[in-house]
Amino acid sequence: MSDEELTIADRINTKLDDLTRAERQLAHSILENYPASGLGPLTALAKGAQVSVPTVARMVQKLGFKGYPEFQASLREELRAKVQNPIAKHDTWAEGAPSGHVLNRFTDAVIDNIRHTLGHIAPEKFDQACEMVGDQSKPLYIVGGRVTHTLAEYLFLHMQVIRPRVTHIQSTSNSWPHYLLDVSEGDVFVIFDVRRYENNTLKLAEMAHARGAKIILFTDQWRSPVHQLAEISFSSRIVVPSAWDSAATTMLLVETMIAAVQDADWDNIKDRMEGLEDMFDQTKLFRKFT
Amino acid sequence: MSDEELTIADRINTKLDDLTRAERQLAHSILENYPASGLGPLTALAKGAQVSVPTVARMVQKLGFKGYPEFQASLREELRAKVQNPIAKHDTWAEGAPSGHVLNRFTDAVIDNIRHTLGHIAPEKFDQACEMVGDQSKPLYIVGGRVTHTLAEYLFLHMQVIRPRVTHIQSTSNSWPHYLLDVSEGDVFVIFDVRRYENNTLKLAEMAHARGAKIILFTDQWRSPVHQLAEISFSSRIVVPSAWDSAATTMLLVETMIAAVQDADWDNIKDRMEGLEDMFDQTKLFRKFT
DNA sequence: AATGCTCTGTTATAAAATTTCCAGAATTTT
DNA sequence: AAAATTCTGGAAATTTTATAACAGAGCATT
Repeated sequence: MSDEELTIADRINTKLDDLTRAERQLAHSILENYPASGLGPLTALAKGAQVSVPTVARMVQKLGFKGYPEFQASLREELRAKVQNPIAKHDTWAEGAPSGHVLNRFTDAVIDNIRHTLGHIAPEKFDQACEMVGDQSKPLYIVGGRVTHTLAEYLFLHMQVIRPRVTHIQSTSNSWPHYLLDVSEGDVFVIFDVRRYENNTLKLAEMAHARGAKIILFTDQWRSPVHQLAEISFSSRIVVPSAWDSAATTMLLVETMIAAVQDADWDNIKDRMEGLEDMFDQTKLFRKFT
Repeated sequence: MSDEELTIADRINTKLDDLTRAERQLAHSILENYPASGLGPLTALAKGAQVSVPTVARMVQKLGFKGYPEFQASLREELRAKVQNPIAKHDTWAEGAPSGHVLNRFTDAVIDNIRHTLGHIAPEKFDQACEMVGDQSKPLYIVGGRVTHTLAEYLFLHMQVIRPRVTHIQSTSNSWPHYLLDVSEGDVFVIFDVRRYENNTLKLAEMAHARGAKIILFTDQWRSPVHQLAEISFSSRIVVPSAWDSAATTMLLVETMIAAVQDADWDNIKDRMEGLEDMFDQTKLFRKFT
């Protein structure tokens, strides 16, 4: 790989556009666990990618090989070179980028954040929170601040599909007090608040709490003052090599929560989702996924 | 490597004494450049080790395999497991949660997605994209769809601080054609489009492209059709154990981009950020971070 | 709605790789 | 030193694997 030799993975990526649907499907399957899958027999590769045998044969020719054996030989050669090469490539995420490249530095930090964050979460609390969020007998309010409102909205978007009676409140808007009029004992609030913590959010939390609402809080490692009012808090580590904080870890938690809530009552939710699909089909807003 | 399975190299080393001369010769040849040589055809391996074909067949049986194909399959499996674990995958992320808990399953998937995604990004392309996004002489448009608009907004929110002349367009809104009136040669578009790909987004991209705008696309592994119009595309892996796709990886890329753009012109950006801080202080929207 | 195109998978054919069998060489034992 | 045993490689047999030819399906275009 010292000189201009491209790896086969590179070649596949480059040619990706020239490939047909089945071939692309195959290409992704090869890259999925590279290079192992390409080293097996053609038949197995085809089955794994759920394409026909000739499709594989055709694609390797498109990639510039005379036939599958030649393709494999090249793959083995690449593997040999890589193993023999003493520079440990495995500690960089983006291969080809120097380890000091921002892609690697940032990714390192985020992975680290994820590790720390997950390590401090009590699974029972998480399950409990999911149950509260999924409880359709109680209205659900989702609250975000200036930056976190994107996370709040993301959660809202999905919750709206999953269940009825969901409301998204932006604490930075001045209309939020109106929403609180309807809040009663036992309602559930999911609140996002990371530094710099927002006064509005705290006020909102206080009022919701006073009305007997249960609060689930997503915050950072230093914890928003809201956490004293919260039933359950999740603190994410958010430090990255940037002037900003990272929302990636919190995003991960939110997505996990969506998945968990959904799994818990899948049979009913499926109907809702299918209904939504139908509506989208009718509006022709989306293309069919091929 | 989940249980106490030994690697094939280990097995060979253990059995080394029980092997005959020709077999030992072969064994050393296999270990010479392991595992590549064992993944080729039996004939080639025999020739490389200067032993006969049946010798190879016999030895793999001595190692406990039914035949050469089974030996190879085992070797590939070993390779797959090894490549897949740059970070120890098998310790659980949320300690105390069973490894089958959704927190761990989801996190595994996301980490895996990150690994794959970063592996396919060309650092030069990324740098180039950052430069385009940071170029203050060109207007910047950020476009998101139904789900991705949260990502778009996140990027917009930060870009707005970093530089002037940023516009956020929601492709699902019907007012977007108005924005395109002002687009001219060389303007930069950052477009988010993941499955199910949205017709509106494609239309928008086509019109922007027709007007000579440069497009940077964030999409998924199957690639939005927009990518054919795009100057630069980034494909994230987005599959998670959920009915939905994950935005976490794309979020990571977006945050990295924000950090990179910011670093590139830090001196000027710092002033802008401080100005913003002042304004927030005056509105007393935030608490001081202590 | 019909026509032409490209793409995909099934079937058939050819090639190759692996296994088996056997005879001769090498080694050990008597 | 001869005989028995084990090991080794050549060649055939068998299985597996890859390629080629073809027809039907799907898609876009007119």
